[in-house]
Amino acid sequence: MRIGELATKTGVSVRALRYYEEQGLLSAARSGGGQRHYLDDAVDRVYLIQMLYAAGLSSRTILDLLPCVDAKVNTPQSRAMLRAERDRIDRQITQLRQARKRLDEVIALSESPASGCTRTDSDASVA
Amino acid sequence: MRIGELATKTGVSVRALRYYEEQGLLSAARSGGGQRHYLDDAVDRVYLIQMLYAAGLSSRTILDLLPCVDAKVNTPQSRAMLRAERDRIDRQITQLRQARKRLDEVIALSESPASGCTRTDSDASVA
DNA sequence: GGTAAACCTGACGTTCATGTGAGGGACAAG
DNA sequence: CTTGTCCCTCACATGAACGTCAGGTTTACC
Repeated sequence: MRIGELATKTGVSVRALRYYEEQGLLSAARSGGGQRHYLDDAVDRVYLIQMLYAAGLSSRTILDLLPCVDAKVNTPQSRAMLRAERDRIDRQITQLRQARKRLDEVIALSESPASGCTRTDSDASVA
Repeated sequence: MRIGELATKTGVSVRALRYYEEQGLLSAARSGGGQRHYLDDAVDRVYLIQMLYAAGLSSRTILDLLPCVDAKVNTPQSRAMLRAERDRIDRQITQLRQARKRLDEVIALSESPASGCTRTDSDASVA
């Protein structure tokens, strides 16, 4: 498949796919005219990349981790790296939980009937 | 307290504190010479701002939410905004859990005794 | 074999939360 | 009154992950 189709299938922009290749995260065969050609498993690879981006990893970190995922590279260094990232994600989840808790407290206050700094009687009447 | 002390106490750079003010997140009294002067509760306010930044909120969003936290502003709009951000954080936590799970799988593989550089004959024992 | 759609490589633009000087006041201490 | 340290306001720089436009080639189809 060519880049446009991969973009459509994954929901990622063509520009982003080229960027992934530039960063060494995604490889493609080239046709005679220089156009990228992807195998079917590129779709899953893109999903994986997106997942790691969504987890807050940088392309550099993803570049370091992908060999571990791909080839099950097994060195003390790679394991340390994996655990380090896992722990970073853990800490991030903890921070997010804190923030969520804080927001929940504010929400609870704003929804409790007695909390009206401005209005409490006609909550339901407003759009 | 002046800006340097606040920076030291919170671990946030002086530049960042000025930026918060620029974004309307943090206010300061000014001395005759124009120097910022903060009350003690500014420390907590900075911590709160940092927490929300850490949760992935933009300064614009934080600017919108802070009045809700401060004054318990209670409008349908503010409640909707709070819930929207809460849900966004929820989804982000879910994504992070997925990524963590994925990393855990890779870690489990790389740590299983039988997972030499290439061999994975005892896959079933790990899951 | 001509055309339109898709693709190519630069390369500059964008947003966000700062970093980093430049050049000049403010203020406590001596 | 001078020194040293902190502070001020511009204002340009940075890095990440793309968006977007320009100018040219390749591919698919008739």
